[in-house]
Amino acid sequence: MLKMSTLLLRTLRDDPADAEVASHRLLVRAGFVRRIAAGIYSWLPLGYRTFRKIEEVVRQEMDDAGFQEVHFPALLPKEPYESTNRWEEYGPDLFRLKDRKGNDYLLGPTHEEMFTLMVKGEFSSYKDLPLSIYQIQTKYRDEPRPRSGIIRGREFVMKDSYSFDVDDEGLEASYNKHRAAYIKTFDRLGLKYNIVSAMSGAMGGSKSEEFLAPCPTGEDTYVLCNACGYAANVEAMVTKVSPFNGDKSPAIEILDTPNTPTIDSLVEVFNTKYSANISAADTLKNVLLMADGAPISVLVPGDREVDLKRLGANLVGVKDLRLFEDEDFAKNPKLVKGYVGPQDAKALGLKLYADPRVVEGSAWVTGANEKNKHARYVTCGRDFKVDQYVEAAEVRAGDSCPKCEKPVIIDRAIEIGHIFQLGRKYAQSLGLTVLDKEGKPQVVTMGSYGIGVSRAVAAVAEQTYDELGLCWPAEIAPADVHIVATGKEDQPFEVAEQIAKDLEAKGLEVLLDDRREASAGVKFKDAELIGIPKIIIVGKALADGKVEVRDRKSGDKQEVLVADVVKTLVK
RNA sequence: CGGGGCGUAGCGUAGUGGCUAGCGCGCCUGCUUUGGGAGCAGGAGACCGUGGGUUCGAAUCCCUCCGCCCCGACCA
Repeated sequence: MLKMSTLLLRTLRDDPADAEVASHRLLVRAGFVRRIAAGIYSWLPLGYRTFRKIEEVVRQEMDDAGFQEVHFPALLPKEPYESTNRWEEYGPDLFRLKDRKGNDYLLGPTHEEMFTLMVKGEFSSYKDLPLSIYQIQTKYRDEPRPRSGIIRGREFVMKDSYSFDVDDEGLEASYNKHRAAYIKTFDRLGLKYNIVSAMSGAMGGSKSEEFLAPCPTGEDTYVLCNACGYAANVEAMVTKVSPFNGDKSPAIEILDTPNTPTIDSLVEVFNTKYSANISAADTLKNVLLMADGAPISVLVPGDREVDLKRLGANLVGVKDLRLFEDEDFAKNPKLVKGYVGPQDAKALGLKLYADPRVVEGSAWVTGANEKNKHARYVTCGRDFKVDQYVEAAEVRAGDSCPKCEKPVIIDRAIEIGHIFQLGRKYAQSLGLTVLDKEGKPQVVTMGSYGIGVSRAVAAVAEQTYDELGLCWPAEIAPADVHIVATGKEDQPFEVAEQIAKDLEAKGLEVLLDDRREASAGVKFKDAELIGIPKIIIVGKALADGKVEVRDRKSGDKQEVLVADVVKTLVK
């Protein structure tokens, strides 16, 4: 039994000055966590109870799915991470340290290498697979910007699991098992979430989905269709276009358009000087970029910007992508800044990428590759040929859903889980093979799956709090019942303690507020702030042999005979 | 890493060159109070982030460094 009189807890009346998001403010005020350094937190008794309950839900669902729990050190030697090149590639996000002999170590940011090596050390036959193993571990990442309390920390607890299969069908099956287990897990945690496609499928056939818990302070933005439920990462959003069915356009016409280096100025001159009636959407923007040192042009409608993150995610194989700079124009004198058009791409040595909206047959106003001149009726397929279509344009609220064509919205969320078909990358570089039926070595294919356990505490808080404080779902609340004894007589305190004992005998966890010196108001406020789902008040109603039972979330109150309390709460 | 803000007691804060750094919450002692963050009296608690400088005198002005928060970049 937890007793407020002795619990290591001091609730705060004021919001801490360094906390802005609700979950952070309330978790600090209610005495669940305390900050130690940027992105590094301690758990106090109440917070740690909730943390452990979430951990336990995750563990149960993993075990239930037939996955086996293992545990690795957080402190790891450099060598395995050198084999996969991540000692270098991970960059400054990796916490590195040296032992007394000067050897390099790291604090694990993620454990693909260790899992792969563990399986390599134990198993060597196709008969041993499939296998899924997991751990619940503290991870360390020296994030450039820790944020929002425990939502993005530099030390955090993650459940990470890995599946090992001989072939793609096996991987698909393991992936689906994880997906199902995640759905059960997050449902039990009382989280609202969307399962979102995280990659366009262009990445070597790998598949990835994120579990996103919608929340206004979330740091991930994603696309959501309220009509059909389609949800996708902004990077993975697919543009819906219909084939061109307009009239055949006239031949290209070159027009003088002095001082029109921008889309706005171009539209202005066209509509005044040439009495045209065009908008930015009728123009074609030629965005020049350097992709691994080679100039490319990306065509998007003039009313859209290129989303570099989206373009980068969809340009397979390109490592270094950046916009053209003045010196790039200087090196490529034939490219006229502000007046580039796709008609001469071949001659200019440009690879032409285009947003899917640039469909065959569509005609555009675009640059004439000559200063102060633009061309109109420049037609896709006739006057220029797109080398490759790519999702490059920014996604906007109101764009058509690729499934049902209704307008989508852009929403914010916290990423609570991620499932990912890794493929053979790690098995390859670490030499994890098994012998197949013919006795030939086969490289194993892997999946990796993560749940942010500490982050889930904040995600639930974020989705459930109200103006009074935290408001935990029963499964993960620090206790099942919060009993408040009021008054100055001994009787309510004795009754409260007896009720607590009776409830505990039935398996409920009880937090008893037995503080004699605190006023009733203080105890009520604390109970609301802490957010245990059921609150029993032992006080005034005792005159009638009753106590008050409140539901924290709904605010419903009912008076119940002391003798009936256990019956009321144990269903 | 760019931009913005901030660092005074456990928490929230006042204090823009001048006496012993002020207040509220919390904490300790006593009395009163006890169904919505009680009252009175007394008390403990501060290297005013760090180092340097200016000055007769610095929490306050100048410089250095450190730390924290927010926006962006970044985020297997």
